[in-house]
Amino acid sequence: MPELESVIRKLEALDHRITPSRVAVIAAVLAQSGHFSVEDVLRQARAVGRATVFRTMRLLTDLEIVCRVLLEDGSLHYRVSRRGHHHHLVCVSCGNVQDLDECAVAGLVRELAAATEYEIEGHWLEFYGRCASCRSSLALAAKA
Amino acid sequence: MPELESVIRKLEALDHRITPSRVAVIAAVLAQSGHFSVEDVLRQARAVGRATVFRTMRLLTDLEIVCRVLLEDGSLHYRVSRRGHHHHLVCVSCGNVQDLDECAVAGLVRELAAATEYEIEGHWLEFYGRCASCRSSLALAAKA
DNA sequence: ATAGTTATGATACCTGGTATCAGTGAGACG
DNA sequence: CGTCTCACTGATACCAGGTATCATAACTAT
Repeated sequence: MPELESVIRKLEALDHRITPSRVAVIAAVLAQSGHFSVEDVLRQARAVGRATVFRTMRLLTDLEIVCRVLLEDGSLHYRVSRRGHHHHLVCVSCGNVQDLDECAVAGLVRELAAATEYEIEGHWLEFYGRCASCRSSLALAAKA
Repeated sequence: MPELESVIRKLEALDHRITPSRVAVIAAVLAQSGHFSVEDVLRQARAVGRATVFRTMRLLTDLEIVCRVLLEDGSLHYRVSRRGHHHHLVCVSCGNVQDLDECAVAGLVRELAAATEYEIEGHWLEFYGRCASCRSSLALAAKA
């Protein structure tokens, strides 16, 4: 989990100004556990203007400090990120997110490019399921 | 491309009422080429209430008459659908969509389930790239 | 200290989507 | 053909995510 300090140093290194608003938003983001919506950040950084929160979220996304998590219904959430390109496995019951380190479709992308004459630049891939603990509590509930 | 008539028969068969509003929305949807936003449908079916348009879009999605297309920025569009489960390859330049018939991650899903103890229920997969014709016009523009 | 640029935040707006709820009309049944 | 009922409608208000505008504030290099 990155520290506030290290994120700030990263911004400085890229010639972004360190302002109280930005620090507040970053602190709010780092305080989240799991994935969260912009609304969560807005609530936790009430003093900061709406537009600034969105601007900072975009900045953090561009710097790969957070990544976007696509939920099953198409809504976007965010998540503090530790890696470069990766995918997610989201538990639809408890919301827990498992990071999948390797990009599983790199080979596929090459095949597709050859088959379609597209130059493939990116992709979205997210998996949804039910984690082991949610499955067992479901089984218990069914028995009762 | 399904015809208005056949969509209506499909609704009837599933005990949904055929109303002028629904017919108007379905006609507007079938008139779209490529992928489109709900806004496009709202514009083309102005007489129909906003809520009804959304309700009908959900109905059509549930019946797999349209499918959702996830754009690179996370926004959802719709597209008249001819198949069951499939994925898309979207040209980021002209917006053209190529349907990918086979689900490329079915094998992956099995591997993942074994590795993570999740019961995997679904996934999102979309590819983005540049189609052959957009690539060649880009090359021409660069030369000029 | 100050200049120059970047960031802010209030506000208004856009898009997608849902909740509510009184009113209407499709279509089944007689 | 009438009528009953339930599914459907649409106005409205709301929520969430996100952008545009623009006058004002403030960071930081000099």
